[in-house]
Amino acid sequence: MSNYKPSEIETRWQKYWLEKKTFKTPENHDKPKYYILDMFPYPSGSGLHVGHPEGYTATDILARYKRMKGYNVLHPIGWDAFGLPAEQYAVKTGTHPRITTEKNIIRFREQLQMLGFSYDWDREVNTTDPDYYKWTQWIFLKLFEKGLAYEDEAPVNWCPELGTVLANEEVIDGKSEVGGYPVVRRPMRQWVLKITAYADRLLEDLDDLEWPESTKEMQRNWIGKSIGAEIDFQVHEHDEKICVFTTRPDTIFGATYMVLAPEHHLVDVITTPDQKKDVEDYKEKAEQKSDLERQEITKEKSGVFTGAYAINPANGKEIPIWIADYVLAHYGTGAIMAVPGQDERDWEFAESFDLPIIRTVQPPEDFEGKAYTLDGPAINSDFLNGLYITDAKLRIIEWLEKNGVGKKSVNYKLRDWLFSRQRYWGEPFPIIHVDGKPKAVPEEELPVILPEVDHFQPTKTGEPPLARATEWVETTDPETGKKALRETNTMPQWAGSCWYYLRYISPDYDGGPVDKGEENYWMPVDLYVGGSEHSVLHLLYARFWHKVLYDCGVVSTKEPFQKLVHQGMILGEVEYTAYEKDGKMISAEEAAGLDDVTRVRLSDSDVEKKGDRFVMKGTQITVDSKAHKMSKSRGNVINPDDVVVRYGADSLRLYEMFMGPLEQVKPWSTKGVEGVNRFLNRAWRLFFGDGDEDVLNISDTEADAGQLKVLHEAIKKVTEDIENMRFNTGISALMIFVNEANQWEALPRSVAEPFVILLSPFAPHIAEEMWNRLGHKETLAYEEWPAYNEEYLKSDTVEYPVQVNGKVRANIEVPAERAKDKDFVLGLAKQQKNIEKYLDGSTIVKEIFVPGRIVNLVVKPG
RNA sequence: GCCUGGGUGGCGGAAUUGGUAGACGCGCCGGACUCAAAAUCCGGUGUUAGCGAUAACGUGCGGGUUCGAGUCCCGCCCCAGGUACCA
Repeated sequence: MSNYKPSEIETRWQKYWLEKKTFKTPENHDKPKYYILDMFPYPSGSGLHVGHPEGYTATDILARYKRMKGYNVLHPIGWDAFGLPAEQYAVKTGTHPRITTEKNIIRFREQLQMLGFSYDWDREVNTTDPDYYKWTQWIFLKLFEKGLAYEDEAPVNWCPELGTVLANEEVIDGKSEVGGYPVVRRPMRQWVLKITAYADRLLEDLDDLEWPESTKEMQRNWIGKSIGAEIDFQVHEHDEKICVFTTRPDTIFGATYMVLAPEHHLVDVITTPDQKKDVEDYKEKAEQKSDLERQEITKEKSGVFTGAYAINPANGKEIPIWIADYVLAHYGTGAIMAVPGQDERDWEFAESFDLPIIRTVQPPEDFEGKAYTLDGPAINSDFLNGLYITDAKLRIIEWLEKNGVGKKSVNYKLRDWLFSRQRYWGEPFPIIHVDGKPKAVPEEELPVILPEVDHFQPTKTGEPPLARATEWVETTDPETGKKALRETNTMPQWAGSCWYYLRYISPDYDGGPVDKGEENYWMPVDLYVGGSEHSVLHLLYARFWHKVLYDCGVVSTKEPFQKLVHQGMILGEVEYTAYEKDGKMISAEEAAGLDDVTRVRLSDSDVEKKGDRFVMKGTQITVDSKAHKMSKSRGNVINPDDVVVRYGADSLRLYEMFMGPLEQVKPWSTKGVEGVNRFLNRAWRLFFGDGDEDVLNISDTEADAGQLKVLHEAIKKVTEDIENMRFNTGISALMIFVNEANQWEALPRSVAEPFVILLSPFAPHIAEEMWNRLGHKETLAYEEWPAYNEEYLKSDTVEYPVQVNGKVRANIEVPAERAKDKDFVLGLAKQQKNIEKYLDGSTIVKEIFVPGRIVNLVVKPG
């Protein structure tokens, strides 16, 4: 065999790595460690898509690189295997989710191994494995002990027709995704985790993380900390007080009315008899609107007067109390003091209902808007007049506290985490109910095994599927011997993924979720790579659990993931779409607003660029050119298996890294895969020629200066690019090496071997094969990474572009030893024919000389 | 609306952070090999003008700073993702 045959060499090396356990994590702690983690996949029925290998290749390159740099590397993978699709499939077909899940895991594992990732397969974790979820339950008990898990009534999406609770994503326009049946909000007993208790720490500790700024910002917004004050407003002729939260207590003199959320508990108490009907009607309407609907209507504000008045504590004035759905029941206190002068929403409402508006901050003279929300001196505000916002706030809070009508207060957008699901395929809660009260299952009894049930739907009464396992549900309290009922809710999919990175560290440890000694060595995760769709929820929940475990002494770091990178989505191939209406082709702009147009898919040979648009060849008819998300319905899904069969795993890996920066969204191009495949073929021929016989085109001659320069340039570039995760330019450096080396008479071994090492993280199979054919008997996975020598990078001459008035007019070559000699270089520059031309009849007013970079002569006519 | 990215050849993308814009790959054009094709190899390829040396223009748009701007500053436009009555 002499031609490059990926299918042969790839299977051979994959087998070698598995059998020899090449990538087994070292057990000693004698070297620096590097923990590199992928977001583990949900093993879906459709297998791997091309998005998975993108992030996984990036981490694999780093893992292989770090091993060769002398690190102990922990690079594991596992399965986030609880989840809805397997359960839905079970409901439909009766197949136990365990069966489906096992089958899918086998497929995923094969696919990942087929791509040559250097995972330690002895550390696989599976969230559905009782040995794993034992510790998920254990962590839940910690939360429960600390009072961070509590029961509450919370509304769920209940679909009476399907007899089941639906996740938000299963509800479309108030109807079930499956079948289109109506969905209603119905309160149910739920488990809730008190993540809000950690809000401040989750916010503050973001600062020290090497995460994308956008992700940190999203988490900050999600937590939504705002500092302000709570103020009590006495209801006129009632004993009740209404407490409001405001970030602008300084505007209190401009509070001309109050608004309660329709759900506010005081609404019924304070509403006057003659307003009762209006208020009831409004409440009913608001109730019927879904959350989405209430959010959509941003323009027209609606509301009703309750008939009651409150006393503004700052000036003793009576102000009307309204209810309106622009005030949200679950934020702040569910009630606001409305200050239309300084708040756009309040201004709109005041205008609609003819309520008074008082400005309490002086807007600038040229201000033409309505509400003025920026800084300025206070007006119409008694003792605050003249103070700017910051000072006015301090002053009024002091006053409120002194008079006992308010205090400084902090509020968060973050809400407690609804932690239970009415599902089968999830972790059972380690909770029993004795005399109607929840009680922890003793630690020794963990895991609470997911029971078998006859069907996977909820019961007729709407209880979760686990309620069907009556023998399991009806138990006794081991402590008192009393009758007890097991919790029948299950945990959400997030639970297993909240701590899996810890289990990899000591997957078989049975003294706790993680072995303390190992944890000390391996944590934190040095690099975590995964999709940006997990920017908020998964990453926030995992951070929350980690902090709880930190408080319990289970982990030693405050944060789990030191550095985070999101890979960008891979789109389908670029598509050109033309539009046809009534048998005539029309331009894309024209077609935009019309519905009865036919889309025509064009190939790239049918279109050409005209200006900044594409048109149909030879016409003025513009077409759309766009890469779309891959989707089954569009038929543009690229299957990694097919790519591997045609071009090999090394080509797939290389292409996905070569497409562009890792973080960026980028369109797929099969031609591009062919390009990198050609590169691997060229590299192969460089070593082994293209004849039929087995030859090795390697010489044992010494490398000359030119060859060393080419090699060390590659070493430098590839090393720096891997360190900075700029894989696309690193690969380009490898290509440059091969292009250069192809022109050499002979390839010295001393140059060939370091090149193979450089190539190996990207294309490990071909590199192992080359290494082997170079006569090495062992894997190259632990060879030393080559270092570059600055000496070899120097060249004999330095090239200077010569500019006149900032425009390049000539290039000169200067011997390296005189390159920093300003007079010499300038002298030479001025002698150039094309430069003389520009100097002639002009005077040089300035000479710029940047050593090793550029010469610029600034001239003036005359 | 707000937040975060981003706009560079026919396409994906480079550019040492203020110093020759377009590395590398794709595509395209020409040539070699072949009866032919594929594969492979060699050469060319930002646009315009010119046989050419060369020149003008060129990094979303309009200004500015600088000897010099894709890179810095001011004002816009467009695209992608996220978020949304959060008081």
